[in-house]
Amino acid sequence: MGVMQAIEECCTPLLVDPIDSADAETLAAGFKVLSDPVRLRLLSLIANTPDGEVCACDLSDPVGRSQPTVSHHLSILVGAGLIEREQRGKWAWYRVVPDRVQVLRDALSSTSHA
Amino acid sequence: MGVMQAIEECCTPLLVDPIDSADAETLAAGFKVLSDPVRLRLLSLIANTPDGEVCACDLSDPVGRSQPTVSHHLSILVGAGLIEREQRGKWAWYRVVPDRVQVLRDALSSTSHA
DNA sequence: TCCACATATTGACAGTTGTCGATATGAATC
DNA sequence: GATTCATATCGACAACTGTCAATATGTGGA
Repeated sequence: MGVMQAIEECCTPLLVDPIDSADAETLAAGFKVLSDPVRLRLLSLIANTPDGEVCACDLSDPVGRSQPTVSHHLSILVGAGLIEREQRGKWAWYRVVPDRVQVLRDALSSTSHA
Repeated sequence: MGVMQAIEECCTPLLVDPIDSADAETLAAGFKVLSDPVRLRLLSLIANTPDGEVCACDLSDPVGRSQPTVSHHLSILVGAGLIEREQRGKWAWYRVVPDRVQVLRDALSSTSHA
């Protein structure tokens, strides 16, 4: 997915204030990360887990994709800052970073502060 | 952008409940519409206007794209139901459909009802 | 009917993306 | 160090996307 840059708190809500083209680039890159069904399911799987964290080894099966493909999608999610990675022994554990997801959510608000 | 289908109120928030692959498909298609900077600016331009509506003739210039390109993006936004089109004489007027934008926003909520 | 003009569609092209098999990297155990 | 296993990277390919020039469509006025 080209250059991956962490999603930043970049702008007032789209519908409330005019967005400039730089912010539009940033936001679009964020939504692009969410524009793949496998990535959405990975995000959801990681979030909906007792401890809020999942081993990469448990993700390939539920999403029905090969190990390299899952690894690829995880790295895109990490690159955007939507999830965090922690190495534990041989295994890689992932956790959602809710604040980063909120940045994208907030951009779609209909009121200036919600 | 392949098959364009209107965004539907399809699922509980991603982070609150596990999403199935059909809903992931639908949601991803919605975010894909938002994954282009020109479309985000169009959405923002249309929303941030005194009467909440804009003539297509006034959009090509601010986003710096050709008339066919703007027309293409507008039709994708209409296809997703994020904006509505109304023909008035020779001109086409566009208006944002905030409820449809909300569907995507709600999918990113961190609480079950917000 | 013919013209002028706003918008949509077509066709083409370069760049990007998701996917997987094969392979490399890295960590723990023996 | 050698082995084993989890994860990442590489290479390749088909499918898709944004873009524009050229052209078509459609609307209102003359």
